[in-house]
Amino acid sequence: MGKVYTIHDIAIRLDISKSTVSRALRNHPDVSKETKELVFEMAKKLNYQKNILASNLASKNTNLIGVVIPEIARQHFFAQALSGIQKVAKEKGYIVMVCQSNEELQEEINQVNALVNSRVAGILISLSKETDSYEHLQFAIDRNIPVVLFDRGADEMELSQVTVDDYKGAYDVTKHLIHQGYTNPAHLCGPMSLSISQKRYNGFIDALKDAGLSASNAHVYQCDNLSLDAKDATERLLSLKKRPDAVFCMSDYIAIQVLKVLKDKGIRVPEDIALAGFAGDPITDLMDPTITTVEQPAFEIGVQACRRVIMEAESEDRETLGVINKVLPTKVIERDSTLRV
Amino acid sequence: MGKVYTIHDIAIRLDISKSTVSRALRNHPDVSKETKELVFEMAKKLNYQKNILASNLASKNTNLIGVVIPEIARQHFFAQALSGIQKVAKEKGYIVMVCQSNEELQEEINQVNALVNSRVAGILISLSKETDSYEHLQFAIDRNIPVVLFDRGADEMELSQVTVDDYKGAYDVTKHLIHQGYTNPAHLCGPMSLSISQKRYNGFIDALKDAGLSASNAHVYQCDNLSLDAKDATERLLSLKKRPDAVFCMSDYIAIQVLKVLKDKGIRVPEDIALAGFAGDPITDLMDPTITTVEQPAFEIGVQACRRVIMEAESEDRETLGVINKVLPTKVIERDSTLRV
DNA sequence: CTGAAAGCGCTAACAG
DNA sequence: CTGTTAGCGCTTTCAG
Repeated sequence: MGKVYTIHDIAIRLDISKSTVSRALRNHPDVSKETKELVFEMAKKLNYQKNILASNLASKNTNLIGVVIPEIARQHFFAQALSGIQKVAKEKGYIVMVCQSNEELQEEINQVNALVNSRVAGILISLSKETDSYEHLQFAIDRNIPVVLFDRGADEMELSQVTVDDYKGAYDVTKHLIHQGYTNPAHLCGPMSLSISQKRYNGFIDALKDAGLSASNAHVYQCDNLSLDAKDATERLLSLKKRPDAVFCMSDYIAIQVLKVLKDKGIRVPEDIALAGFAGDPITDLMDPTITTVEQPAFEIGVQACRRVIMEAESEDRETLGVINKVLPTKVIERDSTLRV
Repeated sequence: MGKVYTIHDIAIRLDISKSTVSRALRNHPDVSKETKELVFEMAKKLNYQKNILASNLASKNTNLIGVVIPEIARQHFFAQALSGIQKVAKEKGYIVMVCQSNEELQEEINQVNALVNSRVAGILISLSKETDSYEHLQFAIDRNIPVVLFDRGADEMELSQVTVDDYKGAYDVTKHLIHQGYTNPAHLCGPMSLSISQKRYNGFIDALKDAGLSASNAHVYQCDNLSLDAKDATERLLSLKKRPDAVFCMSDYIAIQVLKVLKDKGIRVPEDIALAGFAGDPITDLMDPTITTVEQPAFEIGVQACRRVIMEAESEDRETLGVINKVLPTKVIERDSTLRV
């Protein structure tokens, strides 16, 4: 176990002061080129590594970005968004800490607290489906830690948000279904506590209305993402007297599960029932049939959210910086599961 | 922006010393019950949050566990393992930082360095497929930071490892294929830089040999996980004069892609070609046909790896603690893609 | 059981 | 351009 060197060690060896070493290491302008070179050389020789804890404690700011997402797995979207976040963070010299809330409010609160206690420079969060109070976010704000919501936003707080046009995505895909000649589309929506579920639901309903179809007759069942509800919901749809001729699911994962149930029952997609998902998960293109979905610029959401939180973190005057509410476009990817032959 | 209180603030208000406050907050035995109560009360009243940076700096140890994985997305396995890690970490009062190497050695090195600089208590890592040098791990070890490898191990370093019995999993699934009557199985292996690829390959080959089949005639093509190679590899298999009657893929994701290609070409699974994957990703059960796979105790791997790294981190005498090499069992899940009718 | 004092390793004025 | 002097907020001897 080798010794861990500090700026003190390198100062001693070079017979200069710690401050000069500290400055040199940070490439501060008022250090001569020569001393800088000497310092870097010695640092390298000793394999010096700055103690970030001490550095952050003294400078009162950190290079950490905390990210809280509902779940790391299963959702291609978050993985992609995370990549975007990490790309920007890396460019700007931040390192990111990822935490999962597991879709639980209490866990989300714990994670945010932990991040605040670790004195992160900023927090990026995609709310859990249980989140209906925002004190934990306020807590961070009160400590001057900027919070930016991504994907799953909330209008209850005055916070910057980077989301996707869920409403339009749902509207467009529903319109696509109608254009394809489906007259009785159903919707499997997500938990209404999530604003994205609401927006997708509204998009669905409005598209029906605008096409002159009766929205009140449309069947909508709620299923939580990732649960087995999709199976039950599908069976309920199938047992209706007037069986829907298309199903728009609020997520790709639900769509995949629905497809499974339909195929097991010998129901053909899209001949008997058309199927569309939401999120643009690449897996939808590997299914049989390929599934129509609504693509989201996941990576870009991560990029923009991260840029924003860093800007807020580095801003001297947060007040006049204000908050932004960025809504990125979605795009319907038409695939076999909805295309009439 | 509310004031951020410190132990000093609460000491002043209670007219006691900082040290007592510090001790009380940590529930140190030599503080009277009464003072503790007063301190806790005041802490709560002020909404005091310990500054972890300062705490860690002073005590020279942290409550952070760093985790480096090749990629967060696409692989159900890592997500599950991560959950196991987080469960244990939480129980023991640690918080985990997740980093991605993106399967790149350089990025892995960067991440490990960042973790070391953040003075994490321990590092859990699943090696990237490019990793062929281990100085970055040695670097952590030299700084007295324990490193535990999970899933993707390496025998080049004397480190604790928690892996899965890849050899046996591959052996068993190949045996299963042979039992089902397939006489000419092919294998799509992963990058041979990964020990798991090698082990799965060896398991495949040995199962053939033990069944009296010619291993030298077996077709093996390498495809990197997640790349589009799976398509090419499948086409090469199909264009062989003696077309294989079964394909064992080193990962579920590859299997899914192969299935797609086969179906697009009108080749029936399992009638024309049987198909098996590896990892136990739940998506395999949603495919049509359902795909045979080798289940790994992903969550358990995370749990055990995390327990171990914490044990090593907290050990006074790392030397005599030594290293462990835990190999967890795998289990073949037989599904339609390999079952003869 | 409690307090005083001395740091952890680094940054940040303030002089020169 | 460089050194000196104070801390950041907490933990930790060492006395009492």
